[in-house]
Amino acid sequence: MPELPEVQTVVNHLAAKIKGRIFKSAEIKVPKMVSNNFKSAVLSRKVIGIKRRGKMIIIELSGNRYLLVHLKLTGQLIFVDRQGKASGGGHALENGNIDLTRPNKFTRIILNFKDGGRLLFHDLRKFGWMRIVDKLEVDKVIRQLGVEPLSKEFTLKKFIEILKKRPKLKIKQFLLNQELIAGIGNIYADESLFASGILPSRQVKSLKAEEVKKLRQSVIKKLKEAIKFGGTSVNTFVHPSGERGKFMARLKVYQRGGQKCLCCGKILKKIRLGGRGTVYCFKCQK
DNA sequence: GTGTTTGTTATCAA
DNA sequence: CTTGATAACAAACA
Repeated sequence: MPELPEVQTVVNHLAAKIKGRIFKSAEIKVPKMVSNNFKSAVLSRKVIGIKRRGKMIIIELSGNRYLLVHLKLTGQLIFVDRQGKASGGGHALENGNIDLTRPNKFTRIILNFKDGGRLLFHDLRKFGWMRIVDKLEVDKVIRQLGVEPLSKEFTLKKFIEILKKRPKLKIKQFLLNQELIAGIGNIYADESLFASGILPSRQVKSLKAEEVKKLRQSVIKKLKEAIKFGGTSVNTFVHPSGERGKFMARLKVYQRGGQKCLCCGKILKKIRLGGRGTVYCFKCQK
């Protein structure tokens, strides 16, 4: 699941690869995954820059246009050069038996650059999408998202302020709400709550000042740590080079339901909260 | 055939 | 209008 650290990893890798390149053509295999007139809108545009907002990838193009990309659950962006190689440092580029550096049965969109390089958009479940928009639309999208947890705007004061907006929400559901705080998904919600010793089912208004402070620190720490390790490769997440993230070994609760808590040895509980799988330690989290 | 995986949005109820 | 809860979307895997 690409969440903030995974999307940041993709953006970091892609920046060096695609900046300055000019789009020559697009192959759209699943029309519903792109905006109207996508092919002509992307044609001859040059990549100026690339950044992240929440889980959204924003690629600035020439002529005041922006390529928005959302990977949703299983999207992968792979860059290959004119020789068809992903410059990933000789790592295996296999996901199951699939060669990610070539169009495969999960390839939904192919963007070709003038110089022969390609950007492949694989997406098993077809939830991801690409849109070409203008500045006005980008600003609108950005406005709808909540505070960036790794920005300097995410102060303790700001956190308290937004927590007050939704006192009745369960804290996990609060963390997953992109309009309140942007970029956290199921993995880092569970990991941050474990790290701060707070039960996912606690109501926002029940959190003590000390817990709020601890939670903010945990969110920041976990996200930063995950970026440092190139994200978490569960399901299909890979870097634009085809490499996998290395944060899986550091997960304390996510996908560990029924196993022993690494802190106290008790068996981790697994429940459904707001329709999402949720793992926590009954002893370490209060 | 059934349950499970989850980011976002549509829909509905209070 | 706001808030929150739930289903739907798609596809593969155990």
